[in-house]
Amino acid sequence: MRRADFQRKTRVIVVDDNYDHASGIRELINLENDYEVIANAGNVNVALSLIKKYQPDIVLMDMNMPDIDGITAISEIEKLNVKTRVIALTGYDDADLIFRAMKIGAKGYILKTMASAQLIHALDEVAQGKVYLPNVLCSKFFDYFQNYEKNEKQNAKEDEENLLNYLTNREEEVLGLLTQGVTYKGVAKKLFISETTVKTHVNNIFQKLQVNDRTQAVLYAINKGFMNRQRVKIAV
Amino acid sequence: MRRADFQRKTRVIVVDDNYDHASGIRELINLENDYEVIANAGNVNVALSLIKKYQPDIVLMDMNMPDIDGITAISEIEKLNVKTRVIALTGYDDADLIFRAMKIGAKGYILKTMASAQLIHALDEVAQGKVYLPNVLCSKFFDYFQNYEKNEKQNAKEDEENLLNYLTNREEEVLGLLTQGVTYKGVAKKLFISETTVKTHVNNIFQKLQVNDRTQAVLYAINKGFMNRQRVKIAV
DNA sequence: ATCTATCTAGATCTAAAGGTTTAGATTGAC
DNA sequence: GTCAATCTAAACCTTTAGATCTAGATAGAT
Repeated sequence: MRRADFQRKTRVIVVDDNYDHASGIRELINLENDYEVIANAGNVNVALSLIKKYQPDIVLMDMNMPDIDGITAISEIEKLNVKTRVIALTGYDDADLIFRAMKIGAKGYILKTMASAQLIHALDEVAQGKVYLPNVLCSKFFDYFQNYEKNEKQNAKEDEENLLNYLTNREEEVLGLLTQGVTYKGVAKKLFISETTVKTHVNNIFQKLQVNDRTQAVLYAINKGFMNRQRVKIAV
Repeated sequence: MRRADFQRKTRVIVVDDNYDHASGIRELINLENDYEVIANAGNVNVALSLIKKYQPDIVLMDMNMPDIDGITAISEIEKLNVKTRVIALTGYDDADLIFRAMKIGAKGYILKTMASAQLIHALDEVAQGKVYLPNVLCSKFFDYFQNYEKNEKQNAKEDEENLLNYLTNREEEVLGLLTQGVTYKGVAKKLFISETTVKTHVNNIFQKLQVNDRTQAVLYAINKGFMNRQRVKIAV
């Protein structure tokens, strides 16, 4: 791995099972002074060994590969622990695909239908260590992202079906300790009350949460986002 | 909810405890034909009731408020279930703050130091239902996002410190039932073994996970991503 | 002033959980 | 063939956990 870094060109590997398309991209990039395509790969396995060998600066990864899907390919590249940055490339602006690609570490995402200037622009940005997402895709990403987070939270939402809302402050405190695996005796000590009082509280908690034992109570609490609620409470 | 939408102006509420700053923004926005600031709010509580009453199209929310922090404010707005879209506004480009704001549903994020043209641009984008994040902040967001996801995964990773790896298949099965709140008797029935056998397994589990009771075992399992593992196992 | 909710705590009981030891049966490894 | 790991299960015991009933103290509401 010799490195003669005097204004070395940014080295790119193109991964696309469509040879014509890969060649097109290659020529397009080679027109630029700052970039050189050092290899093409027609499938993910070849790509992985090439990346391991040459450690390119950037990989342009087609997401519609026959054998292994693009997402898996990207996460395999991430596992190699090389400095290579991946730009995903597809024909569709599927929000889920964009989200998952960015989630596992893609530094950019562009559509094949986009102008070639945009491809070069993406390379420029990513080569500088930035992330590149065209505005259209960025919007899609955030829509998906926010829905995703909303669903995560929905389990924890404050209203209607959440039996945690019927708990008193003291009961919440007790439940908080239960969710840390503390025993009756432990809770009693921490709250400076007697063990029988703790038992009373715990029994009331069971009634309100409609469960039979502490394990179920803890599971209910976790599923309904009790931990989040706790953090808020402490912050206030 | 009457809607007489004949090119009605986009209605904006500005939330900022600094009166001068809020006024500045107000005037700036009112210069535009398409927007009108219908109210200012100096604190979050006032803002919330104004938003509930007027249901503006956009809220410009300063994130550095004295009483309640901006993140809480935004999530309170989201809870109102109005169509209002929030653009966050701060002096700092703190990645964590940007990430959390977008996570809970902000549709845009801009810095006070940015040119006023950018503010209008943000309004335009958000008014159209898009998400607006300046490139600089977008990069910050993605850096944070990708690190965040990496950490999430680390908790569930298969290697080293995870005591779950020492469990035998049978013990994993038993633990799986414990994490559903099943009792000894229940586990015995489901696995067609005697209750004492279950106890033996559970005791071994406690030893291996270095815990004292089922609640702690369940909590350990959940924290170490045992549920994910289960899903995989069922899928196979 | 009375009523209701909440927090406290006692007594008493049963059921469940957990600890320890021992041991038979099976399987795969060396 | 022996060894180690695993799954099974008994006996015996101690400790928690959970259920129920009763009841005093306090605070807020009507």
